[in-house]
Amino acid sequence: MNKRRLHQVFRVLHQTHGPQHWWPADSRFEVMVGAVLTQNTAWSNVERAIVALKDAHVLSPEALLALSDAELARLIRPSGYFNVKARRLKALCRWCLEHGGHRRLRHWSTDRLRASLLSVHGIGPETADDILLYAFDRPVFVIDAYTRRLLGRLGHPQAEAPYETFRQSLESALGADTELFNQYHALIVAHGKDVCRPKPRCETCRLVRGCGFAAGNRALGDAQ
DNA sequence: ACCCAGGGTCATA
DNA sequence: TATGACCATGGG
Repeated sequence: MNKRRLHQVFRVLHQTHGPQHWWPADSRFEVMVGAVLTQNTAWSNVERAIVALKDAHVLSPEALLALSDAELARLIRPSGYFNVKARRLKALCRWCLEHGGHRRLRHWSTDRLRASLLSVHGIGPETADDILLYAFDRPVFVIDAYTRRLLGRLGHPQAEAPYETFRQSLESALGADTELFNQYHALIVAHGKDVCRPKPRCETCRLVRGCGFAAGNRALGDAQ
């Protein structure tokens, strides 16, 4: 899928949903925590967990590591997978502290940061890219299930390819543009959850010629 | 009573 | 490389 087509899709999404304001957080560290907590989880549930962490005054790597696994799991309970995520959050905190925090890490190259993040237990390609884009302002196109489904149905040939293949095809087509990627990913998520899922064929799908994005739990790339 | 949500790990073939 | 089980809450 070429640059013009990708920009056309972006334009329609932007016209339909308006400018997004991602990532919703008060600090870089809160972005990282949210990126882990939102794994396969509705954001509304993540918000409760983050509020609980703020109320307990533990939204920092040091304070969070000082909690027991059980205490941390109890605080983040509303976000689901709380035992798994408690361990993942601690691994992320250790990573931050070991490398001197955001002030040191922000001087690393994007590739070095990604490789390091991927070595942290519980951080996969999407969570790593969320952090790179929204906490470190790197020009990274975040790919999630919505991205594969929407662009796949709009005819992108790599939509079902491995994560890195699809990401690099999008980034090489669009060129490094942090602000564009920030909005694009947010808009795709907004599109997926606010409009496209509940309705058989939303306004965006009507405007974007060739989009057969139908409702329901359908396999990726099955529509036309 | 389902289905799904801003995934990732691990075991298995 | 590619499936499948597992993790768990809350809203529709």
